[in-house]
Amino acid sequence: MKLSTRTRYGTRLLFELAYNYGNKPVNLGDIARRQSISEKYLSKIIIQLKSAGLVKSERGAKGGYMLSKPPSLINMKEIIEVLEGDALFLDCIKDKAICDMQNMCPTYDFWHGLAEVTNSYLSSKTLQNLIDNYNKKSEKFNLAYYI
Amino acid sequence: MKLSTRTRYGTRLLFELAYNYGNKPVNLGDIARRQSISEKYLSKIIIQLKSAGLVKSERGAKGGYMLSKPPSLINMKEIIEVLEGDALFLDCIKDKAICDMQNMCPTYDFWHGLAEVTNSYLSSKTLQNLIDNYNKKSEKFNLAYYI
DNA sequence: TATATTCTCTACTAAATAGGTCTTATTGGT
DNA sequence: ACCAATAAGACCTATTTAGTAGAGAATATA
Repeated sequence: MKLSTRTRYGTRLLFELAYNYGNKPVNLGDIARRQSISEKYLSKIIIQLKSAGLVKSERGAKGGYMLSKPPSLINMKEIIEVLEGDALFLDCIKDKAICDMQNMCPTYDFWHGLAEVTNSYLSSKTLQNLIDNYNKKSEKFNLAYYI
Repeated sequence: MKLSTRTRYGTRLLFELAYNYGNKPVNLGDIARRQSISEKYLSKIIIQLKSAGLVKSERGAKGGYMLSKPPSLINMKEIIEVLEGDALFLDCIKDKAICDMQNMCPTYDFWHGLAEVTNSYLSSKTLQNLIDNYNKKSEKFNLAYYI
């Protein structure tokens, strides 16, 4: 139930790319510095996001990473599924082959209910929602800039 | 976001104790056999539950473990907090000392919202609810017994 | 074309998690 | 008093997760 470092870093990373959507590619070194995260570790995480199709890259000087579609079309649920290796909560909920005792398992319904409430929360949010929320906060607290 | 093995085993363990509440102590070997879980690993988990005050034990022959209060008074949230070492989701939500950037953190509100929906789900369930649900299922599927 | 910049890949280390082995302490039943 | 059953503890192993180091491949720009 703890959020993995991978997921926390991954969402911060995607937020940066979302915030920059439409501009030139962002290089990992900048993000790593701003977010105080190991660049090497970020580079591993972003490869995962790339092969899932959420992110694309440009090599060479002035290269970097970009979101592959607008922030409003990227759902937080799909992000977390990619980062957590698509076993959100319980393997047995995703894949009946792992355990077909749902009928008699005394905890299955309980965990299934938990997965439902979190999935519906995650499905209701996109990267655009995070940006909007951040912009609103920036005004409120007079943060002149973030990136 | 994945449920740890520790938490899954711990809830199954507590369910067994809850189901037996009011009877004589249950020994770990029986639970381990019924639930197909390593007894040694269970014994580590239950020590944690014991020192948190959820469970008490009796040594010697015919000894074993019991819930220290009725199942209806044991909330699923407290169980999971004990098993997950009380860092549910985000350290920074529990303890502001870890990171006081909430005002400007672009992902804090998002994770905080997730913690809210799960906490309210977990708070709404007790071990008694799991028992009731199990009994209802047993009827429906004609499972003559569980324990 | 040369080069600095940036992504990509492989290999390593450290810590946490999941589990096993063996021994000791405690208690009920005979 | 003894024995069998049971909890409790110390210590070891394998796998996964988190993070580091460094070489190599691609490419925009001068």
